[in-house]
Amino acid sequence: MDIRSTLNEMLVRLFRIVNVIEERAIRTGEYKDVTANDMHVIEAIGMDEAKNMTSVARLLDVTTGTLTIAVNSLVKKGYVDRVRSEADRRVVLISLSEKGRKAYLHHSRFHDRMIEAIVEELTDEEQQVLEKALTKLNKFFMTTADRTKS
Amino acid sequence: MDIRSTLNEMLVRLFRIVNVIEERAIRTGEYKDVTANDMHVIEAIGMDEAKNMTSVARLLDVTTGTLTIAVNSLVKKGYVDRVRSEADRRVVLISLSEKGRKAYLHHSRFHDRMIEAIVEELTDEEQQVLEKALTKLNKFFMTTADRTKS
DNA sequence: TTTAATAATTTGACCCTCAAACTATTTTTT
DNA sequence: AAAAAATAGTTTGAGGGTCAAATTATTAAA
Repeated sequence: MDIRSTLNEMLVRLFRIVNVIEERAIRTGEYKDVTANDMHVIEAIGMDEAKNMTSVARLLDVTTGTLTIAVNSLVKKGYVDRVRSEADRRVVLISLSEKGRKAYLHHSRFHDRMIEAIVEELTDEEQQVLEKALTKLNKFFMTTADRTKS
Repeated sequence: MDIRSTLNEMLVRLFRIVNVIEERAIRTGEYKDVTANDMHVIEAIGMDEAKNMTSVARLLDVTTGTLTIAVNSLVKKGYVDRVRSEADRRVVLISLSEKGRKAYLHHSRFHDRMIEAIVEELTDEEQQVLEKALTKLNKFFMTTADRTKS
């Protein structure tokens, strides 16, 4: 079989399986009421200063309406704090609560373990090439994203 | 930056945007009534002989109930043919219609462009190394997925 | 001060998913 | 051969996730 078909098949399979594994890791972990989607929102909010809804929505490539719904639930579950900005009262600032920070760190440890597992499996040369390939892939999706933007 | 951080960042970004972009590429194309999920079902059914529900569901890692719903809609939209097996009347055989085959090929061109973007600037040797690396990772994650199976 | 623009939320409609109950059929056991 | 068990799919009910469009509140521009 030619190399392109093989690469394509491997990538497709890899993405699907990593998704499944991540989902399982989240739901069987300490924070059972956090969905995979919730976790991505938590990651996007991040550990630094509070962010507004629009910027987080842009990071996640969803509408602010969609983010509002996700944040409603995360606030109710106690992972996210939400306050109206004093400087500009249209703006809503969201940040991770203590519990949210713990969930973030918990999940980032999962990432670390996964990356470590990947790196362990590969030779130095393979690591370099993989990094290069992923960078290219990222670039491809970025430009495609710009081109197909609504 | 060290390889681990780079890999992690790339993976996080990729997972964040891949689905969104793929969905957009599909919906802005010729086949506007096909969702990303529909397309994955179409891919899983494939261009060869008809498959039964259970085997396609296993490929996609969903329950047969979920697949039934997706196939209902694809049959209604004219992308999939569904017939009961004569040999074993419990079995339902699904296959791509002409329209389904065209959609399959249309989407495979998106994948081709993606792979081309990756491979473009890699030497032949690097391509070999990447293939080997991805194969290794696939094998590794397969066994991990099996181990953590419900 | 009216008019625009901006930030977020709400609403209504779809899509996706699963577990569990159910139907129909085939296979195994007795 | 009749009864029981296994298998293949479908249906149902409930929970998430998504968007576009309408709405509210606030700020910036004319």
